[in-house]
Parts: sequence; structure tokens; C-alpha cells
Amino acid sequence: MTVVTRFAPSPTGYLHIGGARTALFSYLHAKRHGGRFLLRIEDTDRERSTEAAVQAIFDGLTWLGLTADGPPVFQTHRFDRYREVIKRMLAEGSAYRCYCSRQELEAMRAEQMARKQKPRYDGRWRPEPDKSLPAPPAGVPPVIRFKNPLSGKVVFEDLIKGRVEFDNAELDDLIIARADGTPTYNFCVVVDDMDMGITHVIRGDDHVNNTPRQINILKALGATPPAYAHVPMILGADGVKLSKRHGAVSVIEYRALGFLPEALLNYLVRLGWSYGDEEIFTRERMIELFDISQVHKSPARFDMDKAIWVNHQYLKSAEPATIAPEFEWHLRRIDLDPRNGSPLTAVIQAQRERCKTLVEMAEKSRFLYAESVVYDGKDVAKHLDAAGREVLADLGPRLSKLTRWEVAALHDLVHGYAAQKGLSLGKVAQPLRVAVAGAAVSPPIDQTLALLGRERTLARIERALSSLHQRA
RNA sequence: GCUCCCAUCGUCUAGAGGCCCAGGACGUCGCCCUCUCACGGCGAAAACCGGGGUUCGAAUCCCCGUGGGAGCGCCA
Repeated sequence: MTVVTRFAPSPTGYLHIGGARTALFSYLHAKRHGGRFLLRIEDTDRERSTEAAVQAIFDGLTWLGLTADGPPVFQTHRFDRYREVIKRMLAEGSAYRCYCSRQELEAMRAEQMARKQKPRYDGRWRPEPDKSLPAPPAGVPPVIRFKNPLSGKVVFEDLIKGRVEFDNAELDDLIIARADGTPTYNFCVVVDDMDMGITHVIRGDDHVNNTPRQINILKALGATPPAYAHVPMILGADGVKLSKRHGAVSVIEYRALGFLPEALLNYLVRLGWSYGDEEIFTRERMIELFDISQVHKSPARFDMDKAIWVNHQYLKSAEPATIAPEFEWHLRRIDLDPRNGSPLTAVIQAQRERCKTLVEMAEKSRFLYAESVVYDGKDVAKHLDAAGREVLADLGPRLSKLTRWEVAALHDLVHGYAAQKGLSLGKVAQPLRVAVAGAAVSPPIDQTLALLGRERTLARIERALSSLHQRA
């Protein structure tokens, strides 16, 4: 049987990083077994679902490259089907109408809580062979409840958690359709998973308690329950559920933070899963090695430092051309024109080892794309003193006479000058660096000059000298 | 309150009874390399939640405790 998994978010906000990991696990499990990964939008709650949220989820998944093998399924497009199934269940007796008012239910819950019991529906409208039901109150639209088995156990082998058991006595008759006729979550999930031919439900830990109910409905419908895998959630650095106050929670925020999608995915896959001592996994390798049953049972904390380290690994080793589009996105984000400077791949090549994020790379490359440099006062004071100015004055003419503006030639020129003057390289490179880049940090000086180009280099040396004269 | 789940360095993890006085990675701290920042190299500190069992032998199996988490809606 072909493996079919799905990611089923409800569009009430952005794509959460925890959701992204769940999606990744579903995706990997499907691919690992040559199966299909599907997407379903659980938008039955019209109050909270928004068009923008749907788009945000699509955008997040697209950026991560977790593409579904088929068009997304929208639950709101399937109401006819749900109605049909409910009609059938009513006819077969696996569901019934309940006329309790909300107030009545609330009172029931309050009373149970007071008696220190688990709040649950007491089955007052549940039809039984020898039971006589009250006459339905007039004018009250009923909800539909599922007739859950009263005794016995629901047992399932969770691929991550192992054997999980629930007593049916712990479960109550959940509402599958509201008074207005719209179906509810647990019911829709069951019908959809069945209709979509889902073989493996991989979802967040917070759904374990829903699983026995869903299995019971599935059985009442005569369907075979899929396999389940409940993945633990991601915690913030403080061990508490990850939320906005921990910083970035939405996938798109990680893009803004300067992450590469592959790097984020890599970090995420290692959260709760590992393969020996390996840390870096290409997508192909993840697909080859990922085993859902090896995922940890316990929740993991999100460690930004490690995530950034992984990102740096990708920045350092990925093909510059694959990084270029993201780098361009970041340059534009800080109002720099990617065409107004050296080719992106050359800059990436020069900057990658000193930048852990693309934000940093864009920022550190500002002097290569902006018309004017912003000088760091401290660095200017430190390196463009009298001696530094002398170096610049000497180097200007020599540089302007250089015939080949290439790394090797620039290297020889700078080194040759230092040797000739008996200066350490630092005494030459630093003033030059500050003059052209505005600060004491940049790629090796020969590369820096090569990337900047002759014209800008000479102009900036000029400007550094003249503005210093003004100050002096 | 009730139900379910979890527990190895600060963090992510290796470990499926002897290979473990517990290995790797991030982070931290030294040292080396060096034109800056980095990269890199070398090294250090750092953990089996507690208590009982089982066993010749337990981080690994069992029980209890403690601590964490999730769920208990006409939300999803």
C-alpha cells in the first residue's frame, strides 16, 4: 500500500515553526516510503479562519520547499460530503440528536468539576434499547452527537509514543455537527483522512487525546484507522511552549532573520531526531535516513544559537548560485540594488565564512552596493591617523596605475608596498580597509578591493583623504 | 480534579544490560593560525531527576516518588 501522509493546519495565523516541523516529518515519511504528501486546510471555523492565513501557510511551505503532491483540500468545500456521512450515521444509529442547551451543558460541566470529576456529556439524549427519551423541545435545533462505545478500550500503536490505551468509559459522546448543521473538527478529520486515503497521520502531540475518538468514529464508519504518530511540540529556550514572546515563531520570520530554508529544515529535523553523529543532512539524505519511529517522545527546546550555526554551515558550503536569490531578497530589503555592484555569487563567496545569516551578509556587503560609505568613527580614528593617511596617499597613485584589477595583482601590490616600507601588513591593510569599506572589518583586503572595483576604490581613498584633511 | 504523555552535559542528542568512571554537536572558556572580522586546528569544564527493586552486572528492565507537558468546547 502506498504511504499517504498529510499536513492539516487550520488557517488562523502564520505557519508556526512547530507546524513546519510536523509538516517536514510528514513529508519525509511519505518520501522515504515512496509515498505522497498531501495538504489539507482545516477551515471549518469560519470565525477564525482567514484568507491571509491560508496564504501565509502556502507561502511558508513554498519557501521551505515542502510541496504537496496534489492540490490542497479545503474542508469548507466538503460540507456536502460531511452532511451525507452524518445522515448515514443517523440512519445507522451511530449518531443521535441531542437537544441540550448550552446552559444545560455548562451546568453539567460545572457540577462535575465541583465533584472533582472529568467534565463530560452524561448521555441524557443518547438512545438506548430500554430507555425512554424525553420529547424533543419545540423550536430547539439539535446538535448531532457520536454514539461512542460505553465500555472496552481503544488501543493504538503510536509510531512515536508506542502503545497508547484509553478506556472508552473516559470518552463521551462528542458533537459531530453543530446546531446550525456545520460539522466539527474531529468529525471532519475522520471523514477527510478516510476519503483522502491517509495511511499515516503525523501530527502534533496535542492531538493524542483526540485519537481514540477519531478511531471510534472511523470504526463506526467501517473504515480501517490509519497509523498514528504524535510528534512532541517545540519548546522555547526557557522550556515553556514556544510563543511570540520567545521571538520568532513563524517560518517567514526566520526568512527575515536571514535563514536559508534548507538550513532551517536541517535544524528542525535534528530536533527530536538524529542519525549517529551526523549534523548536516541534505534533503536527499533526510529522505534516505528519516525514520519516524526514531523520533523522540519528549519535547525539545528551540536553540537559536545552534540553528544559526547550522545556517552558517549552509552559507559556507552551499553552491553560491543557490544562495544568490535569497541574498538578493535581503539586499533589496535594506534598499540596496543588487545590480549596483559585483555579481552576487562573487560577494557570497567572499563573505560567506564571516556571516552566519543573510541579514549579516547583506549588512556587511552594504559598502559594495551603496554609492557612499558610512564611516565608523572609531575605526576611522584608529586607522586613519597620520600614518594611515600616508599609506593611503602612497597607495592611491599606485592603485590607479594597476593594469589588471584582479585579486592576485592587488595582493602583490599591497604586500609589495608593505614590504618596501617595512610595514606590517596590518598597518597597510587596515587604513585601506577603513577607507574603502568604512569599517575595520571586511573580506581579505585584496578581495575587498577586487569586489569594489577600481573606480570606487580610488574615489573612496580620495574621499577619505579629503574628509580627513577637513577634520584635521 | 480527571485522563494521557515525557525525563542523559546549559541546549540538541548517542546510548536498546556489560564496548560508558557515558560519545558527538551547539554554546562557553583557554591556546594556535592570522591584514581585520571570521574560518580552521588543538584542548578544557559540563549530564544518566530521586528512591527502591530485578540481575553476576543498569543510563539502559520493573515499581514508587518528584518534576515537566498536553487534553478534558456547538475551537481546531
